[in-house]
Amino acid sequence: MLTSRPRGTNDILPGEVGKWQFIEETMAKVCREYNFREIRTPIFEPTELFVRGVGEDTDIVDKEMYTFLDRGERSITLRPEGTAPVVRAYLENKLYAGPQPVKLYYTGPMFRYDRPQAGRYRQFHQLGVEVFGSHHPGIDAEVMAMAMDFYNRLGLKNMELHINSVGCPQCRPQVRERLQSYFRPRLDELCPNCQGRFDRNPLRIVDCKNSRCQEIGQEAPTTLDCLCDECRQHFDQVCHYLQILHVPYQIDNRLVRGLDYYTHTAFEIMALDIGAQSSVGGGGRYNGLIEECGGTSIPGIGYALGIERIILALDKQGIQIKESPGPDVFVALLSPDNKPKAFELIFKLRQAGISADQDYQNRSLKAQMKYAAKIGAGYTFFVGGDELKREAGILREMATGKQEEIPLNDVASRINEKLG
RNA sequence: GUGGGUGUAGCUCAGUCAGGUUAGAGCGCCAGAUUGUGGCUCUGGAGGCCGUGGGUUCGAGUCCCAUUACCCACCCCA
Repeated sequence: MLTSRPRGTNDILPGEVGKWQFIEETMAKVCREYNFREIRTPIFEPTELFVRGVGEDTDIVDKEMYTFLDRGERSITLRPEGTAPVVRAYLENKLYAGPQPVKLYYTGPMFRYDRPQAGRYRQFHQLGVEVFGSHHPGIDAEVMAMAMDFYNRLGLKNMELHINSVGCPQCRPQVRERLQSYFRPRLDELCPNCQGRFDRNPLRIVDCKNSRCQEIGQEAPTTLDCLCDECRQHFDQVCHYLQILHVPYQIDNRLVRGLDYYTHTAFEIMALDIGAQSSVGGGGRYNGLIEECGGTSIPGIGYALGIERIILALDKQGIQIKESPGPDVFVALLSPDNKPKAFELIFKLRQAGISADQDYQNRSLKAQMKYAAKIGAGYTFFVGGDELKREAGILREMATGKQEEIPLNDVASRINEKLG
């Protein structure tokens, strides 16, 4: 069908694009204040980057990637997330050779072949930040604080920050062992999904939404119970810094993220009122990822938020974003003969920085006025009649209906004056 | 990948249960309501293979089957 878009994609129309611009501009501003710099990476990458970076056992790699062979027989994947490409760019361009840490942000479309539903699309848009090169728990707190700050600036309320620590390569084996010995006696009672997780990633069982699994997992040991001293200390410090910044948070020891690369801090930000897909952002520390991608042992932390979900939350909470206004002035003709004169004038107005438009449908004067009102013109300028003989025209302020005669040569400066 | 719901004018929806002349409304769009002017009001107009394909029937928007798209949920995540 030529007239229907691919499943799970959206057209962002002029009427709603203001929201996107507001979100993107707010993000750019916040990022500048927190000293993050923008990076732009390709929309597609070698498939291998995501398989290695995101992890083979994740749903993303397992069943959600848009992968194809290009004409050179290379396996290419439309990026399903932003971290791995940024890590790749950091390494490829040797950003590690400059001053550390490197604080980056990005925005753009991501692609996952998933069944669409409220807040979930096959092409969706993320804003994300990454920090490379610091172990400092203050950075973890800063990233979370920045995320919450961002939501606040958009005017969003009731956002919940959930945090957890998923351990490190030191304590993970222990967590794994303790979880397995906890679940082993009741293994056959778990859902089929979790039975598979038992060997691969028992952590995920605790996070299962199945009510039976939740019940069985009630008393399961948590990662927080088994953290090594270093992880424990890091987590405590992160909490400490969040308190200093007065960022409210909840410790959620069942929070496990679906991407394999997380170590230590994991967090998620939820909007309570946007439906089943309530997570509007999430992230964590990934101290092993850069090495996994072929670099040296450099720590990293990042998070990403979904723009579509933010818009859902904005809409749900009734937050109005001002739409872009209509033209400053609409030039109306008293007679079609005046067209050349109007044409000339309009282009002059535009050169003077005034947004101006006119009729292209040969409408009657009355219809031109209706049109001017509908597109939200601030002023209408009438060209024609006796005034034109005097090289002048009438300027009408649409809101008040006040009119005055102005020489054609003064129109631009007069409107600029009025617009302030 | 699984389940539920919905497809009738540009939009929101009646009409579907009890099949029967030219398929309706509101909003929007366009045009008029005598002299060179919008928002209100009034009048008129354009616009619909009733998602698509099959079937039942003398006759299908309406009943049956299939298919497809969208919505919502599971899963997972942004």
